[in-house]
Amino acid sequence: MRYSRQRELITEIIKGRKDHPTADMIYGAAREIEPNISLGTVYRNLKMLADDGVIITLETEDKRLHYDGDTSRHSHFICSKCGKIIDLFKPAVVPEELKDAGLTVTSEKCIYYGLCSGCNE
Amino acid sequence: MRYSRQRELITEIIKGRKDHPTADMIYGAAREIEPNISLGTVYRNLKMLADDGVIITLETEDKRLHYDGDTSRHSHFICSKCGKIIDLFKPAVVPEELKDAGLTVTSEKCIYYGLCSGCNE
DNA sequence: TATAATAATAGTAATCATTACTGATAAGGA
DNA sequence: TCCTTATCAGTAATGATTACTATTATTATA
Repeated sequence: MRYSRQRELITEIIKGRKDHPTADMIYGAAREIEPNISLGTVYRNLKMLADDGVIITLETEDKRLHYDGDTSRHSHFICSKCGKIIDLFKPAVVPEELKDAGLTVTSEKCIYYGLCSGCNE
Repeated sequence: MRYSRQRELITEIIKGRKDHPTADMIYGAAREIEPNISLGTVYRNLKMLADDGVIITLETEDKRLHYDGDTSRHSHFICSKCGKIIDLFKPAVVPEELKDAGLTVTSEKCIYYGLCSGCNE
């Protein structure tokens, strides 16, 4: 993979924040630095970075892909009301069942849905 | 919600199979019984059923929504190679962290990715 | 049972996130 | 410096899903 200023910028943006932005949000942030970066470039690089394992994708119920610069093993909580995504750093225990069935697990995506403390009142 | 023959058919189809079909697959199955049911009807009813909690949606990496007629608490394994979705009936333990943070969990979606026994060789 | 009100439908058009395409640009090795 | 080709900006295309509309069917009520 050849170096590109745009990809470096995109990587910096995702790695530099703790939320879980969509491609469009990253595009917006990138344009503040590189005003005529194109949306296609953002999508292409996000895919490359995700394929390379540099970032992670989150398939949520809102029908857009969210990206996460934190590749450590962790889960997520999503508030059904406000949509906020919260990191859970103590991941779920992998069920024994997996090994028994001869399944090799390379990654896991656990998303818990419910109400966050703010929306709970 | 008023009764409709089409919705009943769609419900029967999902509840009657153990895989995790997409809207298009359900549409195909429905057309064998009701040849001019429309795709829009399938989508609309799937959404109604999911909102009602009669069925469950699965947001996977393949960018299409999969539906599951089994609403019992369970997790899924998806083979990164062949795409097969396998049910895991011993769900992951909900992390303590959730309760501590004041988060009310109403549902969970845990998907494990890796290679199935067939693709492992 | 007949009627009226209105969900739900079939068919089709529109939406929207994402991907593909194309000619121009720029890494980076020789 | 020059050449190869990955990457880019800009834009068109794709594909899953949703919205729209005139028609049909369900169901409460007279």
